[in-house]
Amino acid sequence: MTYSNKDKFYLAVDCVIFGFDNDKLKLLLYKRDFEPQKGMWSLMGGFLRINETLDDAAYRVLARITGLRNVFLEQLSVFSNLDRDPADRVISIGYYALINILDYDDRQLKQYGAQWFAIDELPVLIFDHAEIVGKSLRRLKRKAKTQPIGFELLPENFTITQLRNLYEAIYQRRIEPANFRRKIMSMGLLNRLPIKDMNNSRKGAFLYSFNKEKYEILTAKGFSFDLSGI
Amino acid sequence: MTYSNKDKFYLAVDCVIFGFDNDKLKLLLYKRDFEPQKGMWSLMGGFLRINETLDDAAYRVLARITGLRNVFLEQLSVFSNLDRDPADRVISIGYYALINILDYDDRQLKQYGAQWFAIDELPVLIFDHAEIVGKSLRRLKRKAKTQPIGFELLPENFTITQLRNLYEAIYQRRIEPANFRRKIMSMGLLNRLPIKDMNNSRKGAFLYSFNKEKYEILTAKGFSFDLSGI
DNA sequence: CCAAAAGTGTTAAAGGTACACCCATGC
DNA sequence: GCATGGGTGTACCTTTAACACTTTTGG
Repeated sequence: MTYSNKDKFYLAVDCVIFGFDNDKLKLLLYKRDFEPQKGMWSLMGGFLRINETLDDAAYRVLARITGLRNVFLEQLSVFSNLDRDPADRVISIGYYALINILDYDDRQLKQYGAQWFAIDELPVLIFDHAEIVGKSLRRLKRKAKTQPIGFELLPENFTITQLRNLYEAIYQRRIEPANFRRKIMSMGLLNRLPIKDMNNSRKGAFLYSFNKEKYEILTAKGFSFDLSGI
Repeated sequence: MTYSNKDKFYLAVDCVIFGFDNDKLKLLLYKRDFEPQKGMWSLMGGFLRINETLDDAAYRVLARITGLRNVFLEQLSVFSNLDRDPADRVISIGYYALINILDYDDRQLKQYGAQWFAIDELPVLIFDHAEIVGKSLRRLKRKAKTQPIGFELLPENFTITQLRNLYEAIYQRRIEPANFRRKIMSMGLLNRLPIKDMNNSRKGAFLYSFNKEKYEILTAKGFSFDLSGI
């Protein structure tokens, strides 16, 4: 072949899977089921196969553990330190996924010994996975300000308070409820449903859904989602 | 070996090299010197070797063509389409570099048939290199707002007008000189030299240099470089 | 009626935008 | 002295930030 004098490498994907559980940002981790470091906590991972792209591989890994398809999944970056895997040279492409925490297949999860961990109570992870998690978190914080990706972590319908709780979890600080509400409503991207969530107050809080179609139309016209000033 | 049943892949790096030439943003391209598509314009690239990281490989490629080390170089993302290289399956990691256009080794450049092209007058590129360039440009536009990377494209000493010209080239729009000046000066990151550049006006314009040490100290204290509002 | 969360109003401070104007100097 | 790009002043407007206030309703 043309490049036959060049070196070849093992390629893996590792997925950071975010979920949001009412007031805490969480990660889905699993107990590694092969050597080396079998039994330690790890990101979901898998090796790239010759007939698939990296995105394909990442979706395959995600579906294997959670049973989910059609979720938000994005490439993060490449990790290529010479000794990141002690067993052999493996270059890993980090991915991060945002999923609705109520939505996964619980049997599959149990089968793989997978478990949700609060983002500030993570166990020790294998290899350089802590670094991959750190980078994912920074990416999430950056992206959530300028793209409507937060909704991926919530159920289809949600209250403004839930949405604010999510942003408070991501940015780890209090956000003024009145100002947050006005800011998000002023974009005109939320559909109010004729339903109230009565769980948290006597008055009840209206449920909303994100209007993705409208977002795409507005974006095509030059609109930018922007929560940078909250 | 542990993973011996897994597939292996060729890995390449491709570098988008930005330069700034007084009023135009430019890219350094070269005529590809091996098959397939020998003779076509291409990004600087090379294959990963077993004893180096991807960053190492990208620096090696950059040094081979420009003679430069210690320049800004950052990973962009991975391109893994099955047929991106018609000759064989090659996964490419895109990088982008910001260099001072006056600083490269001209002999090396000529030797490789390399040439600077204005960003809006690029030739047809091989493979998916146009996509890699597009992604680099979006990254540069995003990053230049929140990190002081613009200075990498300028000489050590520069006038405020030159700096503004650079940002105007990156964002392809006019920036109000008075407001830009105030904004950049208010960060307190520029050292004014007791020298005036007399090339463009009778009055002369003071030269400044970027105070990297101060930037790092301020950043450690929570400061953020921010030109988002200009 | 009251507690508590949902939701609205209001105002001061900060930041962005536009443009008028002064400054220095070689010709 | 005047043309020219460098550099400053300033007034208007929008956005942010903080907090007081009103609304709703099960108990």
